[in-house]
Amino acid sequence: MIPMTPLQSLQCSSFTIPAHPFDQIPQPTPSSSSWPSLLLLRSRQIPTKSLTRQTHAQALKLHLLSDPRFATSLMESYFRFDGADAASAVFDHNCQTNANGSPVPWTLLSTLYLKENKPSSALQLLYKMLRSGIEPDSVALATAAKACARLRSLRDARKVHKIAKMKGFDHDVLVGNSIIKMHLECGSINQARSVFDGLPSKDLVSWTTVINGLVRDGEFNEGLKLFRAMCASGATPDSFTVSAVLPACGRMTACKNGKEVHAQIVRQGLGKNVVVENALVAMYVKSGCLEYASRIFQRMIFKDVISWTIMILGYSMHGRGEVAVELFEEMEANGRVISDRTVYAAALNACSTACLVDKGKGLFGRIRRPGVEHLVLMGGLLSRAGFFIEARAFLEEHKLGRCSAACRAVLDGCRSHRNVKLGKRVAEQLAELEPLNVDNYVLLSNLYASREKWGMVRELKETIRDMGLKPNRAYAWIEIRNKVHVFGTGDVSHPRSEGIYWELQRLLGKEMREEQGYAAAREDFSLHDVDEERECIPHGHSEMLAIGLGLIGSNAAAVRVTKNSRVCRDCHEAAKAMSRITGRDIVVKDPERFHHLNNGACSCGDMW
DNA sequence: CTAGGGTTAG
Repeated sequence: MIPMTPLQSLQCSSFTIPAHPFDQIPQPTPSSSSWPSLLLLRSRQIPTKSLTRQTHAQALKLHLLSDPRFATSLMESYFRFDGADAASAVFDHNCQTNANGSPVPWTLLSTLYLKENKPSSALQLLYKMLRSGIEPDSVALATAAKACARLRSLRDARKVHKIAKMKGFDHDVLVGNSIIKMHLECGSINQARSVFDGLPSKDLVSWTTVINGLVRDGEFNEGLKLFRAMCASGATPDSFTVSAVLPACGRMTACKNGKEVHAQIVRQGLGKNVVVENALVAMYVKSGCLEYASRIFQRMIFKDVISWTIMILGYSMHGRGEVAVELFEEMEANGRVISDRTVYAAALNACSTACLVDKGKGLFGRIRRPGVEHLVLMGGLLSRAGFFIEARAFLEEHKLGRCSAACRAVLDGCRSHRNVKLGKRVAEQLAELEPLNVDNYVLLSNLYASREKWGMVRELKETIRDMGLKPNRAYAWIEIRNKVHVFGTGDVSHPRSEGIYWELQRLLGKEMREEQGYAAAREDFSLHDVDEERECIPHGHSEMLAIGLGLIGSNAAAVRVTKNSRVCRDCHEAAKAMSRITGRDIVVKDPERFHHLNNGACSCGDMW
């Protein structure tokens, strides 16, 4: 059967449409069920406001507005011209007083408020509906949950959840899924999880929502576990599901998990979807497999601005700032996508990686209304390139003296250039700006230690303790044959600990330890538990231990280590030496970038 | 053929 056009289908109904349906209301009165579709049809074509007004007038005359189907159609039409308040006027006159009424007009108006990003109005309306004694249906409750999610109000979330339970909708898939999402947005992962676990029948949306929530919360293992459980339960993942789980693979270092999901994508034929491809590229970038990422990127038929952003950031993360800048220029040249502020930020980041000051300045000048993120990156670029005077002038010019992110960016340059003098000043400023951020005190303590101001170090230590703050522990991990080995600073708990220390000592030698060990660390100021690190045995930093295990415990092509904080200069130097002596590739991932250490050199060019 | 739930970068 040939599908009918809307017009044809309308003509098949109880009456025939005259040439201008709204100019001549057919007589006798059409059955009320035809009317909403008539209005909808008109609004799907190019609707005019006067047409809606005329319909409204006719409907009033014919007393059709007490029918919620008609009222909602009209509300939707008015919404398109004059927004939710216009729809609300129709609603107020026709729907509110209907005590035995349908929840549909209420829900529709609520949805319209959500479209205008007024979640509070949306939620209050539904509360009012309940007070009016109207029984909510699943859509009404799902909409209320969505409003809570948007509001990020834990209190309202609990309230709506309670109502859903009371009305017996908490086992409904639609309501359940919305409530899961609501709890996730409001920050209560446990609640979300328990609703998910309690759902008698879960669909793809249930799985996707909760997997995404876990992954966003950093529970990568749990997210992956759930993904596998879903596949095992017989459900077939779709593009949404794989996109939700892929970020978990990217953050797990080895891309084994990622390849597993990649295989799944190929099997299900999901690989020709931009979002999925973007997620794949990002996963390979974060797994340290830049070649895979680039290959997929190159083969993408359709690339959106996000694709380019991911790849530009990817090259930067791997120390290939020049390539990243070229990529940005290629994107602008082919003109198929419109640059947004994020891709500009990525491009500035690329300039910063490669210390391309002039390019960065040119780029910055082309950003119409630079945001804080752009200013911070520009300041960081100047500082990283060693233009300290210019960097400070830039901060001054843009009134960024009280912007902690900007201070941190400048501090980063001081670190690379070992500018302790300016570094100390900025760090003190930073500690003043964020008195509760323990990292700042650790940083300061490190800087005072580099100047051997032990009194200040002691004082800071007491301050930290008195404020009830605890320095973040530094740790690193390595995955060998499906097992993750985690090391803390000076860790001796690993079964092969003795072998690790022995190997490190053998490789790095006594003289190196003495010359470089403390001397280099003194000039370093990185963000981790320095006090502990300074006092620990030589080469006892977590990343050293993880690399040591990788060298003696695995024959993999490259030793891949991840650290939760930045690598210190000492370890960076040592790792370079080890890559030269052993002839093996070492890849260290820190929160900022990858260090590909090969034959004594690092991809970051010692600018990290 | 009235209303509703999930994905990628930062």
